[in-house]
Amino acid sequence: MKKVDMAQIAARAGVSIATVSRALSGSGRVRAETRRRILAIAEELNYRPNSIARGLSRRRTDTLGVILPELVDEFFMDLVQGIEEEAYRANRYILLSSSHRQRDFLRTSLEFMMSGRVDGVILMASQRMNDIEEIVSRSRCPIVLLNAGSHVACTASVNVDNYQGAFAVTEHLVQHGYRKIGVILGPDDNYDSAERFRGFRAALDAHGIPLPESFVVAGDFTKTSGFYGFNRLMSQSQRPEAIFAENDMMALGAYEAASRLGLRIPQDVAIVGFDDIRLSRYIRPTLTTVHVPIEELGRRAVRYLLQMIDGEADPHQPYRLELTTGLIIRESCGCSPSAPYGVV
Amino acid sequence: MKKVDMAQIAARAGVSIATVSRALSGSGRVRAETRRRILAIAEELNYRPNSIARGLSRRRTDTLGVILPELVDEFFMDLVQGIEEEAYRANRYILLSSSHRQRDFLRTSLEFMMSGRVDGVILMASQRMNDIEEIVSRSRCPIVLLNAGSHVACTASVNVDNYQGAFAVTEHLVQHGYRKIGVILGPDDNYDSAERFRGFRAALDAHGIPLPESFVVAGDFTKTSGFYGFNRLMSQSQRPEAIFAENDMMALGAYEAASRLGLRIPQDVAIVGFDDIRLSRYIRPTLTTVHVPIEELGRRAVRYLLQMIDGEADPHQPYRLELTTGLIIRESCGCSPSAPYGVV
DNA sequence: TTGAAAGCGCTAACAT
DNA sequence: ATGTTAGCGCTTTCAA
Repeated sequence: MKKVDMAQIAARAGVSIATVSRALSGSGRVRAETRRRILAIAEELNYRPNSIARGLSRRRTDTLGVILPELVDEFFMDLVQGIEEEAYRANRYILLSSSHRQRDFLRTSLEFMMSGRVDGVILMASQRMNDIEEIVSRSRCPIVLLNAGSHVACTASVNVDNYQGAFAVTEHLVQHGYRKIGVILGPDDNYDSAERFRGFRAALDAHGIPLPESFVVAGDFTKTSGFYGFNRLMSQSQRPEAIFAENDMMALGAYEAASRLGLRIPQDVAIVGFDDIRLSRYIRPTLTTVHVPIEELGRRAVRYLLQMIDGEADPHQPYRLELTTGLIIRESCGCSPSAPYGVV
Repeated sequence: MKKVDMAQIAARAGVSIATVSRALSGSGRVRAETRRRILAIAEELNYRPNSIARGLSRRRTDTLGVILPELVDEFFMDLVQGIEEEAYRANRYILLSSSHRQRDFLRTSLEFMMSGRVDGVILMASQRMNDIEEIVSRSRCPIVLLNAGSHVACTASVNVDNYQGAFAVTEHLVQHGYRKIGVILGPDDNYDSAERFRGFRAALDAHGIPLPESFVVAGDFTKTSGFYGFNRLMSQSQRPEAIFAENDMMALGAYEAASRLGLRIPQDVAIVGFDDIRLSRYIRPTLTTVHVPIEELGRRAVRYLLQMIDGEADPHQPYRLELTTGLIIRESCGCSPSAPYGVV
């Protein structure tokens, strides 16, 4: 459709392209009068600079790549929100892609972005990735990892303290007096999940509470798996009095299973989750969970990435940031509601 | 960080850059042996084509721009899902940006994208935009509008049939025997909202049911506004027996208000929504609403945009696609539950 | 203050 | 089958 380039402006203004470039970009000295004239013509012609060409020439795109396991999920949406906000403040744009939890898609996305489209990338790999080191080493631009495992030490990463959060919420359960506490795990190749379990177990240990094998059931962070996990937990002679679902979505599934079995929460069984997604406030009883500073996670990642891009931080120097989580006490653990109907 | 270009490969292979280009892109004839050699060297050097340069030269980026009012919302998440899927199938990438409901941000996003970064854009403007025509006319690439008003006829648009959906759900309420039906409106500058109201009103008219002014209260599609809207509706001597919230989020707010007032749904007051967001299945009683084919909306938009880009459709020729909505009967209207605890 | 010219990395005629 | 040569639209020395 329309296309106007500097050459046209230069022609009209009777100056060289170089002068137009200077006038438009504000850099370099141009006589005020000349600049005015150029600006006027540009306006009149509805000129829009071609940032692709600009990028080629400047060797930077002012764009940040973001790769997440998926997009359709409250957690990730909040993350993106934080990332976008911070990027916007720095006049950077975001090239977003979900890796669809599929490996080759991740590679495709990376290729796409790294092929000159971005100045740096924020990558959240959901699974444990053995080749993350290789990816980083072959990378053409700085990378910040999100929730990388602690074993990853090849680049920068921003993480949440899963261990501490799990410890806290478990301890809260213990303080309620529960001694029979079950857990529904996340995916077994997931780092967050592993850390949450570590925190859970540590809290039990700290209080000398045993964890029978039958109190540990598998899950994969989906609601469905929470549903079945709950059923498995409650279909044994020895039933837990409280359950730690390693994320809120699974807790939600557990709610439905409980409802179906006619079990009341928290009277018959207490349930707590992890993540503090919005839904956890809407369901009844409201869900006691661990707050994860999701947006902050995104913001921090952007901030550090920009430092690397701008040369203020060394991309080859590993860097690790751990954000603290916070216990959110609501009703499902057995506490009485602070506000009757949630926040409106 | 690393950077390898065709020239380096050419040098090593002892051929010209052009030959490298041909070998790498697969186009043009190159002796098998030569190609092998080039590919091997490229691999060895960990060569990655610079798609920015490529785009500059080919004058296309294989990237689609997507601008939405916001991202953190179930509706938009689903939309993005549909868009991404379809784009991926066509080997296109997505440059996503939320316009944050702020006008200047929309312009910024457009500028950014249009400056050579995308081949076309999908734009969802939430408010009525008077200058949409101007934006389209100044555009440097094809545009597909999402849920544009029917008054917009300057480019392609994909829409959902709000009128029909609102009509259907209202009629369902009428069939339940309700005659006193109230409505909580969406933002008054929103096209979807206006159409939904039109459908609502038409259904009442069709059945000779009056609509007192006091049964119409303002809202803005947020949960909070649903909460207050409900309160206003129910705080009058003449109370409606049923309420049509123009979207599910407001219905949710109404639920909370009802709960606070000690009113049972649907016994004391029936409530129906619009959108069929996931939450509408989770809340109790489950919400009767209108299903909007959100992902389909995204897919169609991509498909048509690609046609315009590929020259199969004329970007200057207005085109309008209307997707039908479907009534989702659940419990909040007074129907008995089909499945006791929702889908797991 | 302004212009000329050399790229940025790649593609695409046009030659050979 | 391969090389030469122009660009794509913009930035940036280096001269003038």
